[in-house]
Amino acid sequence: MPASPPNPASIDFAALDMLRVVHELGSFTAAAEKLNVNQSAVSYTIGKLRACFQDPLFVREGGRQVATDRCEEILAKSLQMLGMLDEMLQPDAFAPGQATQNVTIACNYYERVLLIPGIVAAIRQVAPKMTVKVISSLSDGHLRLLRREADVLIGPFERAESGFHSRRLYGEEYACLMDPGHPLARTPLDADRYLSLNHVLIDYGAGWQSAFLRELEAAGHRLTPTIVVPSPAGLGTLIAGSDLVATIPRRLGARDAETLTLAPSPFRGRFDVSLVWAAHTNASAMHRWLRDLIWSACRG
Amino acid sequence: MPASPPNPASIDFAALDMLRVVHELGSFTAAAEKLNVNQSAVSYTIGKLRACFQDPLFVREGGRQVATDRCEEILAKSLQMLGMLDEMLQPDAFAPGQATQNVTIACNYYERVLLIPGIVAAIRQVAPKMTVKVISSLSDGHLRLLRREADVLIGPFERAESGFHSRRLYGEEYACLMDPGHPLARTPLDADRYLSLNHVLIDYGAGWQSAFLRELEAAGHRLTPTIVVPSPAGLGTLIAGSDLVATIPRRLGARDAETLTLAPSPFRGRFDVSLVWAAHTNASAMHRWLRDLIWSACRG
DNA sequence: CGGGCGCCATCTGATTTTCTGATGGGATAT
DNA sequence: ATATCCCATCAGAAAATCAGATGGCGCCCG
Repeated sequence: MPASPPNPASIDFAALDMLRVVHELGSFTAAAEKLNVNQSAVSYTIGKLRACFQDPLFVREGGRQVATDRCEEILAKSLQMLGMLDEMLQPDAFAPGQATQNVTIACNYYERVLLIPGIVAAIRQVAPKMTVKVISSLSDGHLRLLRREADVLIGPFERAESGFHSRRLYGEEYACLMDPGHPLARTPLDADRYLSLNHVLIDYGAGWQSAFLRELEAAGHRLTPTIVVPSPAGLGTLIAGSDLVATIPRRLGARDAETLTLAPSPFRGRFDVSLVWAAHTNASAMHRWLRDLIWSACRG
Repeated sequence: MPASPPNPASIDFAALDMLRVVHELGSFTAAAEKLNVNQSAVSYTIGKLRACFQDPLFVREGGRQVATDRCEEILAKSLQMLGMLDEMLQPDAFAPGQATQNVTIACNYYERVLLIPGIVAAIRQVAPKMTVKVISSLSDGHLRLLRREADVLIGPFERAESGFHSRRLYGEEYACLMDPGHPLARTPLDADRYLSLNHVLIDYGAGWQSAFLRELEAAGHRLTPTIVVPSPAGLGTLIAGSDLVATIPRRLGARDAETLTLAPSPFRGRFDVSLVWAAHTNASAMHRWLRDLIWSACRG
């Protein structure tokens, strides 16, 4: 009879559920009705299970189909599995109020100063039990996404490679920050005059080059900085009262607008600040929520 | 795109295993090779899972297929399930040496005295960690099997109903037990002389009638007992030195053969002692072992 | 930067599995 | 005994799954 023992891997959850119903009702026919299938379908499927498990599973005892001991064991595991399937099926809903996950955002100084406070406030308001971690992303932001070290990346990153998604938050450009007493504080700067200034250059290292520098060099010029610093931190106090000029993103400079002067740069180096994420987080409910939240916080 | 969301119950273990392999290898094509199927089969099955779980499960990230968070969760449960399937599949082997189960045997006085000691000894020899429980089965032995109160039933029970299996152990017949000094101890008994004796009748109650009595009554006779007792216990001392005669199974009487006389009865009431079990224990390895052991112990 | 290549999605048709409806045997109930 | 219920089985239909071919997309290499 068992010409070819059927492959147990071909057992599906419908078969396990049928086992459950037959066990519950003690009858193939009744199970068929409950499952809205033909009686012979039940017979067929139970027959297959019988062959797979090499056990009759159910035997007639005075009009009822009674489970064998082996069947009881199999059934117990089957019920567990059916429960697990149900768990697997529920589309990962995300309830910010109850959520306790951690969110890791990769970005740089610019975003840390200008955007993170608003983002953190927004998160804490609707998801007070969540935690936020901010990590820096010099030039390896995309890699950190792939390594799952960060959930999202915010910054001036063109989406080049596949495996990523991104959303533009807003456009930004560079401007010159200087002391209000600087001789050229009120004069429009052309390229030559700009290049002759005493520049404070921010060199983030790691091969990163600011957009205005790329534009400047593409135009055949070269910047000779007076001072090089690794980050915009403390820039305001460095410039105040000096003849130094720093070329930094406009919104960053705007924070010092009360004490310093922000003048247009001949090399504006326009770029976009974007939200970037790895493809593997694209469908996740939590990540979708996070991305929408960041988008609102950085636009509204 | 999701014209008809496929029924998640139609997911089988082969699909879960495919998920596992794709995750392991990070490639549909490689998984197809490993599973000895066509690449399009992998695509088809993963596509079905994608539809069931409403999640891409795998996304391309730099040449590799990377699992989504949801996929990781699903996979974790899938691995558990695949493990459970393997457990379910192993044909319940039974190792008497390690077994700690209990065995419950239903029987009556006759078997308890003549057979149980040998059975228990045999069990304890090969399965020292198992325990044995003996329960009485007046006329409800079959019911106790169905109720799973007993694993096997031993006794003179014809297998009438379905839902049971049985195996004949040996044939038995009734004989007359009396004091060696009894006037008829050496004379062959015919029916009339037998009927005129002073009988000790064992009446088990519960509607049970001994085979020799049925034979006797079928022949139109009637037995008028001098004494009625509910069990053969202590019968030897009751008969010794008296003119009482008890008609009991031959092997039971043989235990008193040194002090009492066992004479053929004109109503032999032949019957079979059988091992009976419920259909739902028929395939169980433990029960098969137990039945074989009992059969050997009662025959060998 | 263009062409080759590897990988997955999709199409078509073949194969296998599963289902329906009908029939028969065995056991139970009347 | 007869009627009835229940499961197994059969033949054919329907559905699911698979193989082979094709196309699109991105990567890699020149």
